[in-house]
Amino acid sequence: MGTGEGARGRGRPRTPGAEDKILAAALAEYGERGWAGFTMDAVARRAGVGKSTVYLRWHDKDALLTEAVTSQGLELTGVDTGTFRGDLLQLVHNLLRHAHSPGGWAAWRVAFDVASVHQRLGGFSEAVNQVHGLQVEQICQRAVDRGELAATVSPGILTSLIYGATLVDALMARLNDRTADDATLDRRALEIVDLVLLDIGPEGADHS
Amino acid sequence: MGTGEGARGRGRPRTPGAEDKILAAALAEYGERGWAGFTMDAVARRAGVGKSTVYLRWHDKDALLTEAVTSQGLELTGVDTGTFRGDLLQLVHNLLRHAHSPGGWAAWRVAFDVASVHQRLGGFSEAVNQVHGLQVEQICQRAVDRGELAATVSPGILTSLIYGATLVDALMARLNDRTADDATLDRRALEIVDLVLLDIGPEGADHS
Amino acid sequence: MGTGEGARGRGRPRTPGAEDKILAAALAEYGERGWAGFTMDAVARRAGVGKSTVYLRWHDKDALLTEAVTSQGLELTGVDTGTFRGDLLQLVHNLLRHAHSPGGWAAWRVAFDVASVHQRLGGFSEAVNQVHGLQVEQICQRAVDRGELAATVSPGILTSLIYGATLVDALMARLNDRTADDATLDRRALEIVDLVLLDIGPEGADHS
Amino acid sequence: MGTGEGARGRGRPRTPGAEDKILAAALAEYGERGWAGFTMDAVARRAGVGKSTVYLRWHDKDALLTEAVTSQGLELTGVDTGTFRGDLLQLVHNLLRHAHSPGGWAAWRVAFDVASVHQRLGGFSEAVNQVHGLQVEQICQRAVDRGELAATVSPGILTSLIYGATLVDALMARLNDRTADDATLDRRALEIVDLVLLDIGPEGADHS
DNA sequence: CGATAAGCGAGACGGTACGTCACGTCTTGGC
DNA sequence: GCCAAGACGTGACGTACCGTCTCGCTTATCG
Repeated sequence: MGTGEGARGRGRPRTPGAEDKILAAALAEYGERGWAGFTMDAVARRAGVGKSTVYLRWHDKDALLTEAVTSQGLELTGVDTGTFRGDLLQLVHNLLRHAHSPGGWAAWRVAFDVASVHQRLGGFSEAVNQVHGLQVEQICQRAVDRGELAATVSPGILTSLIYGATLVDALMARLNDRTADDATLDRRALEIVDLVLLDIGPEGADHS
Repeated sequence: MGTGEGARGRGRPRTPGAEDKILAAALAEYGERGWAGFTMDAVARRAGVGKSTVYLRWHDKDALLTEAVTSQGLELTGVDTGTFRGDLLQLVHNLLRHAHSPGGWAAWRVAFDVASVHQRLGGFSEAVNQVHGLQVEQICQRAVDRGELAATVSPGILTSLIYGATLVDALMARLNDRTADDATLDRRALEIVDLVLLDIGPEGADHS
Repeated sequence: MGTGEGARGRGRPRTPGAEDKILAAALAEYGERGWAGFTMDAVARRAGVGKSTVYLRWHDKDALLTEAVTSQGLELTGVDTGTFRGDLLQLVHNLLRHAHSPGGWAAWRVAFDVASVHQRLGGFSEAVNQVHGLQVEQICQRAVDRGELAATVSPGILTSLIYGATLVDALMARLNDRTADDATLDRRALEIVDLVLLDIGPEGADHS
Repeated sequence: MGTGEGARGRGRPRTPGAEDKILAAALAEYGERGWAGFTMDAVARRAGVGKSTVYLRWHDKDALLTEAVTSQGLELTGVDTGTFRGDLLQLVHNLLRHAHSPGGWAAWRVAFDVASVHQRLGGFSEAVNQVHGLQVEQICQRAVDRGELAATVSPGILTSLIYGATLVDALMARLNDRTADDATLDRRALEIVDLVLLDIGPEGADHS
């Protein structure tokens, strides 16, 4: 309104599809070669662009990788099945599929890298905390409102448990070179949710 | 007689303390500078040895880092307090301290790197699976024997939950630049264990 | 057009003055430190360029040094004074100055290295043989035409004598840590030429 | 007499043949690989001794190489044929054979290296100057005494010419990958001596 | 004859240069 | 002004060699 979007115009506009091609190439390279062996030259070559085109958009390797990986972020279409257990099951299932997928796994790795360097965690940390944490909080809030959940339960701890369980599950699968099909993930989601939800004492089995 | 060891003794023996000095230096460098910024020259310099001494023992950067980090492995002195809840509490506390410590955190990062590259996971995967998994299995077995735990509960899932929760806790702490004191870790361990152990419905265990 | 040159123009062109700067730096380093103590890093640093810029142009140390030294080739602007003795005097004087100068001396050393390894003498051998040999041949031919020289005299032997004498002269000077001024070189050139030209019996030329 | 050769005795005496084996190995390595590619480890291995045995006898690479090469020194059994021309012919022949032989060629190379570094030329320079120079001086002196040579001729210049000619001859042979048989060397010696001795004008051919 | 001393093969040690490769920047000509 | 190409200065990589240093052993002389 009014400003006309600043100094737009003058000179050739940026090639429209470039960002996506580069992000895809970066993700593919990262998945295939890991952090060592991930080179900017290779990304540019695979994307079919020049290095200047890459550096014009991202300041350095970290920035590109972070965006490549977080852009592939988890679909967080508000989970809401009507019951607490249903919500958790769907959430855990989504998380498991995410962690086992190449893009999701890469996202976790980058999170660890970012967390290890203590720098430029500005946006990243907030994204993880607010977007993901908020989701669990909403689920918990609805469950408390429905009388399904004790208000004393901390959503933060619940988040740690659920996210951590799915993460470690993917880690173990990779270390053992297993690939999980959808049915296996479903079964595992069920086990995780039940373990969290229920008393696990011997006589506590009466939840059938 | 006794040692055997084949062609021992020819030539100058390797300096006894060198391995430890180098591993310690590697860990310190990795902790201070992260994976990028971790250089073999710096490790050698800090350890006060020549690069050849390093490369004589480890084939490359990855190998050194992996060993540096896994050698600092979690103390797994058999946890056994007499009750299931006590065992879990102590285990979670140990894991939290480990994940929050520089060495333990680095170990997790390397685990992710190893899992991402699909290579040379020979010893590593087994260590993680058997040593750590075994610990939890033993705790569960004893609990079942004492009648504290339903035999249907999968120790694998329990492991994922516990390890994952501590890992994610450390990750969040780092992303938010928080450092946790021992009391905080204790409280958090309590919350995690209770969340796992108990039915989390609104009125506690009387869900029959 | 006109230049043609095939696939020219793509990418940043090589910095124009770099070759010369590097060659000059190489020659200076070689002169100051000798073959041992001649390092590529030092050459690059002195030339104010990166190592990659050096290795982009020369495959290795030998190649750089060879070119550095042969590029400083003897000025072979056709000697032609009108008399055989005059030609020889000027030639010997030039050769003496060349052999006593740092660049010329280095050129001789490299010639010896090249000759010792039996490799990549492709261009080098021809340069020495044809360019230098040709010069003496032309001088001899003109002398024969003028009736100053017996046609039976082999220009090859004369070349060996003259080049060898100047080379050994420089060698001895260096071994004795002497530096020769221009006047001394002139006197020595005179002695060499006279010794070659004349019968050295006790009463001069009347040996019939 | 008296002293009994100082503190000889006590402890194991040095292995008698070691020096020779090492020198031979050094010469062979130098001849095959040149100065670059000449390594102490290879010399020790080829000689079948440990590095300590080498370094016990020579302080460093230069010292070993210098001695290896000068020990193979030219046979300087006083040339004395009775005539000046005969003496020169034999001397030039000896020098040519020396320069064309691997050991002699290596000796020249080392002379150049030593002369280029301006260091520790103490013994070397004197050896070259006095031993070799003296030989020519004696030949000249006898020739003057016999009335065959003008006293004004400088033996130094004559030395430069003769040594230089043989050196350059060997250099050219190597650059062209030629190997010279004995007959060729004989013929060449004749040409060199005649060129030096005689007036080379067109009517000066009456020396038959 | 046993203690003492030096030589010896082997090979690890702290350095340092090698030649390669990637980073992030810069400089072309073309679009 | 964006783009592909690619050269640039910098600096780490993993290798190889230098000259030194320990080992365990052998070989001599001296007390």
